[in-house]
Amino acid sequence: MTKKVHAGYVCSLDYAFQRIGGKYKGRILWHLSEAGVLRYGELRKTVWDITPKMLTQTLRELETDGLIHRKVYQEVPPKVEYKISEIGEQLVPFINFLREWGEKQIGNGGIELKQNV
Amino acid sequence: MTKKVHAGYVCSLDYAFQRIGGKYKGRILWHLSEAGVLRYGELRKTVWDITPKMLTQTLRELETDGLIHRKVYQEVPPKVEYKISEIGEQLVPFINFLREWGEKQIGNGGIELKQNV
DNA sequence: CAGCATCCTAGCTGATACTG
DNA sequence: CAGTATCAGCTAGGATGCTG
Repeated sequence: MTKKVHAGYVCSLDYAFQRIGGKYKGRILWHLSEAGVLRYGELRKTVWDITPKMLTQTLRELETDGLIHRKVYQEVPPKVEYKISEIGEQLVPFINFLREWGEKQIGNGGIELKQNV
Repeated sequence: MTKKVHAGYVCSLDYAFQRIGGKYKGRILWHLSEAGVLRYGELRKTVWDITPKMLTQTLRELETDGLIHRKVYQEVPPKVEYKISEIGEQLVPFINFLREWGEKQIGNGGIELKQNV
């Protein structure tokens, strides 16, 4: 059997959603695409409501799926940089589309946000 | 306070993902956009792995969020038709892009599907 | 600084049976 | 035909504390 990171997709749409559908994946990809490169701590501040555990977990999944690159600097104190991959970059226009679509819906429906990010 | 269908979005991207991020939402929207109009039973066959409970629940959410329209015919036996709304239609290009993107990734990674839908 | 290890819970999802 | 109702499991996600 070939490599299966997540199992049980039923179609390519299923597959795609499992890749970017996590609670923070979209936001992380978007921030990385905006900033170019971000360190772990910077991501933690940017995605302000994420816990270290979830950040690590989400970054690992994105890395495994080939959507981001992780670069470790062997120094003390530790330094790790994240940046979006080419494959991940392909998703950016659509993430932006979704953001704009969301903004429009929020405007129309009068929905309140906890905080803008 | 204004109407809040789902609570606790942190940004518009968050908001958007909660609207289309359900396990079957993307597929349902896509099938509706392809077919134009589908009855409950037709959707059940098309989204072959969904249970009646999940189908109803998902359709209600999509309806509440204004992504689809539900039309009940007052007759026996019952007949209910679903079709995508204008707002939902705006998401179709995005969904199609995701499908194609997913297909490409599956091709590259040699990932197996349970069944094509 | 950039994480891992544990424990824990909510809610999403599923299986099955029943109904107007 | 188009759903409800009920029960139950799983896992995504959260809280907290510790470490190289």
